[in-house]
Amino acid sequence: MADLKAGVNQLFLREEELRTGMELLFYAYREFTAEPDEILAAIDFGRAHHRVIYFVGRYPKITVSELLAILKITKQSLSRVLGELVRQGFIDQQTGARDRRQRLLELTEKGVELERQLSETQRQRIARAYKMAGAEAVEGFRKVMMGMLDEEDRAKFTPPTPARPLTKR
Amino acid sequence: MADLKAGVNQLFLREEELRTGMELLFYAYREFTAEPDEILAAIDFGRAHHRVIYFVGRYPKITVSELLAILKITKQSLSRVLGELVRQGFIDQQTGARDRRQRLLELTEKGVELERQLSETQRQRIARAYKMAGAEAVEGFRKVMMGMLDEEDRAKFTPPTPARPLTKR
DNA sequence: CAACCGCGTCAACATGGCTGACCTAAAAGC
DNA sequence: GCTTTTAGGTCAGCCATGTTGACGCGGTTG
Repeated sequence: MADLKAGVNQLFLREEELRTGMELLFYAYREFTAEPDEILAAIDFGRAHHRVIYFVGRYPKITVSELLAILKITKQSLSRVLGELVRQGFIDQQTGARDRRQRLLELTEKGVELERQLSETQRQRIARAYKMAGAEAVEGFRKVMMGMLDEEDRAKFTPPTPARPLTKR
Repeated sequence: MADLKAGVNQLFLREEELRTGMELLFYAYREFTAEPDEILAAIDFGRAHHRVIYFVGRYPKITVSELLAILKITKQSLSRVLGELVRQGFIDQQTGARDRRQRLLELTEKGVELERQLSETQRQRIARAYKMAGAEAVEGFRKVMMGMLDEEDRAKFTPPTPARPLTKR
C-alpha cells in the first residue's frame, strides 16, 4: 500500500512539474515579447518586423530563403514586413556576387540602431535572470531548452561556427 | 593589453550567451506550440482555444475575470473563443453561489478529453527534455525561467497553494 | 437606492499568418 | 544552347486573434 501511494504521489509530482514547465514557457515568452512590442507599436511595426530585424542582424548577408527557413513562414508573409523594412531604410539588399538571383540582406545603420533598441530590454531581462540564477543554473536552462527542440533547430546551436550555421553562399 | 583583450572577449561571450538565450526561447516556443496547433486546426480551433482550455483545466471554477487576468487579453477577445467552447460543450459555466454575477468555468468531460489530447505532446516534449537534461538541470531551468518573469507572474509559482493562486471566490 | 462591478455583445479595425496563381531573371543540367 | 529549376517578388483574398469604444443587464454593496 505504501508503494502504491508513493507511486501515485510520484505521478502527481511529475504532473505538477510538467505543468510548471509549460506555464513558465507561456509566461516567460509573453513577457519577453511585451517590451519590444511597445517600442514597435510606436513606429507602426509589429513583432514580425522584430524577428526579421533580429535575424538579419544575427546573420549579416543572409539570403531570403535562409531567412524563410529560420522563420518558417511563407515568402508572402515575409515579403510584407521585409518590404517595409527595406523601403524604410532599415535593411539593405545587395545582389549576390556568386549567385546574382540572391538578395543578401543586411541591417543599415538605422537598422542596427533599431535592433539594439529592441533587443536591449530582452538582453537585460535574460542577463538579470542569468545573474540571479547563477552559472550552473544557466547551464541547466540551456540543457533543458535544447532538449525541447527538434533535431533541426538543435543543430543551430551546436555547429561548426555558431554564428553562421547557414548554407554556403 | 592582455587585460583589454580578455575584457573584449568576455563581452563577446556574454553577447553570444544572451543571444543564445533569446533564440532558445524563440525556437522552443514555436516548436512547443506546433503540435497542438495541428490538432486544433483539424477541429477548427486555434491556439487561443488551447490557452483557455488549458487554464480552465488548471483552475477549475475559475471566473472570467481571473481568466482574463491570466491571459492578459481583452474580454472581447476572450468571449469569442470562450463562447465557442461553451456552445460546443467543452466548457461548462455555472453561476457563482456567493456572487451570482460570476460565471464559474469548468471543463466538461469532452473538454477534459480535448485538454488531455492537446497537452499530451507538450507534456511529452517537456518530459523528454527534463529526462535528457537531468534533475539538476531542471532546477536550473526553473530558476532561470523564474528570473525572466515579472514579479506578478513569478508569484503564481511560489504560492500558498500552487494550484490555486487565485483570489477568493 | 445609487454606484459600482461581472459579464456579455455589437461594430470596426490591425496584424500576421495562410493559399493559390503568376512573373522575371539567373543558374544548372543535359 | 535550350530546357528546367531555382531565387525572389507580387497580386488577391481568406482567417485567427488581438485591439478600441460603446452600451446593456443584472447583481452587489456602501
